[in-house]
Amino acid sequence: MRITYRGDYALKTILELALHYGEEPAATITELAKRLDIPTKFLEQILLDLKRGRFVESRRGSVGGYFLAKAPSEIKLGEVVRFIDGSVEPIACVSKEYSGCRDMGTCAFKDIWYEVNKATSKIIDNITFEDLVKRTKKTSAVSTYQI
Amino acid sequence: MRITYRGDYALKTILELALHYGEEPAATITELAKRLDIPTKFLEQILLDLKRGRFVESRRGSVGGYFLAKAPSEIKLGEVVRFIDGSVEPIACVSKEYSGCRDMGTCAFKDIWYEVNKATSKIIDNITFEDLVKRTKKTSAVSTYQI
DNA sequence: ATAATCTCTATTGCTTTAGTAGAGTATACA
DNA sequence: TGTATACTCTACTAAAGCAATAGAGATTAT
Repeated sequence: MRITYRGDYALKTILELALHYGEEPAATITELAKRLDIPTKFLEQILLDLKRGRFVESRRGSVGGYFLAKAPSEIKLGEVVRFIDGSVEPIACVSKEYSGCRDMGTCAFKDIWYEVNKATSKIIDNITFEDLVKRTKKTSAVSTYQI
Repeated sequence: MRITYRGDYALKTILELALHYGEEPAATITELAKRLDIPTKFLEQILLDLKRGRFVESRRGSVGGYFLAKAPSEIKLGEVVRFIDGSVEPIACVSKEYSGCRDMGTCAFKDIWYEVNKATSKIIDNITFEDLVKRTKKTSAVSTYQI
């Protein structure tokens, strides 16, 4: 799994909309771009993508804008990552669709990539944007992790 | 973490050399390329890299070839992955060197990427090529994982 | 009408990836 | 000492992915 800027921006945008869940619309592209420090035209594209993925909805016109298509509790982090940045596996051979491997039976590495895949999925598929909203509001709470 | 072809080839090559640990040299580039189905000139580059990383050694000349620079038990999967494919983190902000983040203190996602990083590292840093040799010899043992 | 917004498609510059090419250097051995 | 065999090094290239940028078009509230 590799999170691109596109993915990072998408996640931050959904979180921002989640923080204003209930408001319709919750924010315009311009507002979101400014608040999150994302190039406006790039964010446009990302939001259109998120709309196609049914994560957000929009309203056009003079009081238009974007808002979540469902409750924050119903959007998992993993869903968004997979939708925007594609697969979560560390290597292509670990996927249902893949068929180009000569030694599926004997490859010593496949099981390891499966493990990595499973461990990653376990984390990102068990966090919803409701959780993230709570974490964000509980806020300025300093990170537990040390670099 | 994303494993490239380069990384995949490097790992398979080291495993092949590990299977012939003790023989000096264990194999020539040509032999390795043929057995592992890797483009010869590409493998040349990768082997030079692995040599710079002190994973393998070589002997030139008419009975030359490559062999491991240390015992398979002393080479961790994670070391090779990090050396060839770079970082293991899912996103750049989760790294000692990174400094470009506006909201290190409040970003709700950082802790998650740390977790993913930790989970991945735990797996790949706890497997040596000795383990992989054993798995390979125990062999045609069918994979535990279902796709 | 018109200002504010979202919608859609194309284009661009940069970097990474996966090779390919070819000339050079070292070694064993007849 | 010549030659076959093998590693060494640098440069080049084609394709894809990434991170935008550009601009014209469609909707809607007032």
